[in-house]
Amino acid sequence: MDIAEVAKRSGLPASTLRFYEEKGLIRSIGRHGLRRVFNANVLERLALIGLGRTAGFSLDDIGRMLGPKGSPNIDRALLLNKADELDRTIQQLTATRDGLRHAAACSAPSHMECPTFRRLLGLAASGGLKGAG
Amino acid sequence: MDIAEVAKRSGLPASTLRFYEEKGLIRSIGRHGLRRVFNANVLERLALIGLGRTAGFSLDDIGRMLGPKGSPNIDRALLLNKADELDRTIQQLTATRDGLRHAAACSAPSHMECPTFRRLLGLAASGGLKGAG
DNA sequence: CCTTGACCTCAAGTCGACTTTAAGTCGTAC
DNA sequence: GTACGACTTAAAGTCGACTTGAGGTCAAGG
Repeated sequence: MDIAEVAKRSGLPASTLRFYEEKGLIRSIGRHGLRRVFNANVLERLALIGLGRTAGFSLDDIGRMLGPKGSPNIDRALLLNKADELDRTIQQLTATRDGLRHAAACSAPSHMECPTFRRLLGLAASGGLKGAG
Repeated sequence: MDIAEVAKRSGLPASTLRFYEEKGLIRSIGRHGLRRVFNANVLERLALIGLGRTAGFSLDDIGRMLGPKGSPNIDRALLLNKADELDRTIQQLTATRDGLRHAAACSAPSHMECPTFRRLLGLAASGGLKGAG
């Protein structure tokens, strides 16, 4: 497969694929002239990278976990930590979502007087979240 | 309250508070010498900003929604859209969390042969998420 | 053969949300 | 009255993950 094919199948732009290769996250199996040639299993690897990104790992983390070759260096404790972190994030996002729905529904001029909203506000606003959408 | 007090109560560094003021997200009520003086209700406003950030709004979005003064320009449809977006994000993060727990638990050398994992992989890797941890 | 357009490289630019730095001001405790 | 430390400003720097731009190569189709 050439890079355009991988781009189409993975949904990632070619520039990203080149960037990932430069970072050592994926590898091309060779060249046809100066053009990269990829093996089909790069798609699987890109899916794993996507999983890692969604989980909130940095590309460097992911590179370390996936290793230069197959899938060796997976620290199970690290994965479980991240899973717990995701649980906390999910809770926070759930509170935030409820806060938004409440704010949209409740037509009081000041939400600040509503105890429900104030409680959700505290839950949603605290904690170190990066962004989710 | 001076800026240090607001920083302590809000948990935000003074530099962030100055930055927010420059962006028009908060306002100081005056100066004592050259030092800013804040009204206590800035804390409430900061909590709202935190809610917005957690929900994934940009600071510019938040500035528009909160308006220069109290809390006028709230577009309910926008809030509901964001709530729906959060629902999708929550689903994706839930799938990702399950994927991580599966990967940590299952000791098979290749997760790729496990249909459960492959399914979660697809769910978790697709879609445009920014990061969550 | 020759054009064309998809691919290439490398360096620099972008984006959002802050943080850091350098140089300066000033209220307060001694 | 003076030293100190907390505050001030404006501008520049940071971080991660890419994207963009300029200038070049080359495989394939006509």
